Amino acid sequence: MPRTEEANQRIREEQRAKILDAAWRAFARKGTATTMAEIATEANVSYGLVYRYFSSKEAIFKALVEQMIQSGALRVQNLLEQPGTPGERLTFLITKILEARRERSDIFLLFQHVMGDEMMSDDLRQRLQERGQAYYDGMKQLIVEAQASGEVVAGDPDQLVVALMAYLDGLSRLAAREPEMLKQHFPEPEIVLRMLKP
Amino acid sequence: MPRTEEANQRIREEQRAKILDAAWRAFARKGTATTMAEIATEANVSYGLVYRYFSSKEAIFKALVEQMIQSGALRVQNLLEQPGTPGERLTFLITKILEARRERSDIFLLFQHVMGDEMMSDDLRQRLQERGQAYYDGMKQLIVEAQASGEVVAGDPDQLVVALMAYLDGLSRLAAREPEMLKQHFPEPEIVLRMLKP
Amino acid sequence: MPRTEEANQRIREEQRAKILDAAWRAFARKGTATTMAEIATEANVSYGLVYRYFSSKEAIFKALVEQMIQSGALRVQNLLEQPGTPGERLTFLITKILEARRERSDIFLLFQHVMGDEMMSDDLRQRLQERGQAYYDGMKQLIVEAQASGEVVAGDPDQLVVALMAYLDGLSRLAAREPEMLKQHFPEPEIVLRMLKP
Amino acid sequence: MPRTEEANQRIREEQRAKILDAAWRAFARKGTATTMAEIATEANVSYGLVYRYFSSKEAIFKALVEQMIQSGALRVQNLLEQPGTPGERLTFLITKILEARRERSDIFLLFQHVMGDEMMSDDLRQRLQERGQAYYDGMKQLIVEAQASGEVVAGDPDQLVVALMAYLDGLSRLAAREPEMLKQHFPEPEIVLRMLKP
DNA sequence: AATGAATGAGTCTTCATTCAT
DNA sequence: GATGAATGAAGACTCATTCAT
Repeated sequence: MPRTEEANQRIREEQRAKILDAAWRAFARKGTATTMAEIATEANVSYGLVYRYFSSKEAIFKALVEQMIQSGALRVQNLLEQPGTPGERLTFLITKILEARRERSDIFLLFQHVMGDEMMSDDLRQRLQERGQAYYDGMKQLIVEAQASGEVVAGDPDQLVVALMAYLDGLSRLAAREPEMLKQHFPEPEIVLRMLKP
Repeated sequence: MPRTEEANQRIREEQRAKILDAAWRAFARKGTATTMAEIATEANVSYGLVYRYFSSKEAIFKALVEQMIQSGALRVQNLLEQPGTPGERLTFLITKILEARRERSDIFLLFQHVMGDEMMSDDLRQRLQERGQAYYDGMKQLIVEAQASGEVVAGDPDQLVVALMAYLDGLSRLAAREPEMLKQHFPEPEIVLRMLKP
Repeated sequence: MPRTEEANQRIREEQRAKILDAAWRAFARKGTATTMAEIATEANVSYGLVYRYFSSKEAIFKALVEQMIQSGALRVQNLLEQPGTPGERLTFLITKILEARRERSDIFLLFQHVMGDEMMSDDLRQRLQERGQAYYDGMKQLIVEAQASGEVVAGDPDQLVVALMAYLDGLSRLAAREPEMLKQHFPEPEIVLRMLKP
Repeated sequence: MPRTEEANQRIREEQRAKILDAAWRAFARKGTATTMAEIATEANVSYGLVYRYFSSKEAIFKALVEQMIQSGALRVQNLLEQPGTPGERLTFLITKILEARRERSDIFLLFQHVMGDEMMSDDLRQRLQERGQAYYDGMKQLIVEAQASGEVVAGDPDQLVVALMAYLDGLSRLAAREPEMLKQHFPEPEIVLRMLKP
């Protein structure tokens, strides 16, 4: 008796998710050097099967990035739409971002792996670039408003955004490389917020 | 008539430097995925010649790391031995580090590439790890002293060091990825120093 | 639908045998200078496939040597355990060895290739050395006994063993280099046996 | 003051001999796998120089073979032109050959290396083949004569020649591989001569 | 005549991808 | 839908050979 269409559909989705998940782990561990065989092994499927779900290695990465973007971990939009003064919203934003980085450091490690690799297709990097730009713009806008309300120190707002981004990225990296240290001494939000104090 | 010994000596040194330089650029651009062919091309040298100067790809990386370490860009020791109060010395240290990162962002990008690569030999990573530890320790000591003198905010000094390291590393990364932006908006030392303000 | 497990098993065994066989021929012909490409071509198999079955060139050689040893062509033990006087047993032994060399001259050519090659791993050569030693010892023991019973000429038994070994090895070599001549004029056992006549 | 023509000539000859000698040693040690660099090092000359004297690696081997042939070690002609009965001359011949093999086992090792290597040019192998043929023919002729005079056992003379050649070649090989054993137990001429006894 | 720096074709090995079952 | 055998294009490394000095 043949499988029903829905059963097939479900199987396909599960398998796809399983592979993607395995790719995630493998990729976070070994970066672009990850082989298809490793992904297949990690997913407990034959390595021919991977190609039924993804046309190429690149396609897997693309899907990973997509997932990363969809996951919202990189989104600021919803964080920006908060009640309160600009300063309060900025504080909230940064606190939330710190939380996310702390909890999902794997995402950011993956993100940085992808960004740091020339091998990644331009198309892919493009999309991430855009995402980063939105990030940047959102933060800048908030800072400008908070400067207007006197809640943030005056001066070139771009410098402040750069400083914030550098801090957050650096923290993600450190968290990935030295998870133990970060578990022990993850800097409290107050510390980075002082950079913005008037 | 053969070349004089000095001439050969000079050639060897120049070529070695040329190859190392090319490797530097190539490696900073593409990470461990850099091929020997790319290095050779970047150096305007034939494929085989690289092997007259370096016995393997690994050997090139080793030499690069050596150069990195020797360059002093990663050294804090001399920066720690300064006159002045702990707070003044800390300010001086951070200012100097920022300068270095701004001017030689390539070094730090390379450094991060090397650290982030599973393929790097343990021996090599070991050496860099030690260097990083010295960095960390130096900073922490200074912070503790500055806290004692009331020049730096109280609290877990490790958190402050982590915050500083994250900021500096993130800045290097950003500088490498977005040189234009950093040229325009390199954050002034005061910004990061505020993180330490009591 | 995937192949059945048995089908795969069978394919793997056949392919392995095919490659080993090809390696055998190629190696007997060209010695250690044999390239992987030649082996693959000889086996009618793609370049990369050889590596699915053998992890390296060395591994192929190892398997060949193993096969050689297992084949029994190099074994004397069973030939030594025969009924009859020492002289009769010696005659039997040598006759059998000559037969083997005549029929499987390829094995001995390969053997000599392997032994004569500086590149062969020590491990490998070690095993063959031991095998050769057993050969030598078995023969010597038989000769000593036959000397005691007066069936073999008196004198340094080692000289006689050396003479026998030299003869047998030389014959294998000749058989490999000049198969036609040996087919026409393979020396009868009586000739070499005369070397031992009292 | 420029060198005289003769001086140059002499230097050239010395260098050539030096290189050839070094090649000899290196080649006997490692077979065809010997590199030009090794030959140059063994000869204490720069590796560019080797090409002033020999146009290629092949040319060196050719010269070595030439030397081997010229050396007389492979010649039977003069040994055949001896006084005495055919049997006496045969005994003399074999005794002399054994002496030569014992003393110059290197030559025969080299010889066998060359013969056993597919890489050797056909031209080269051709010449050695001819030389071997002369060897063979000379021996056969003597044996036929000695059979006629009843000094050698009757039967297919070719079988006897094959047996003799096999023995001699095998002995050379053994001498090269196990010099110590051969030094201790080099079989006396009487042993091989018994193969011919009527 | 002599040196050794430079070149590039050839060899081993890995791995993304295809395909028969 | 699933498996794993098969392919071949790259990449690291070696070495015979050429060439400037």
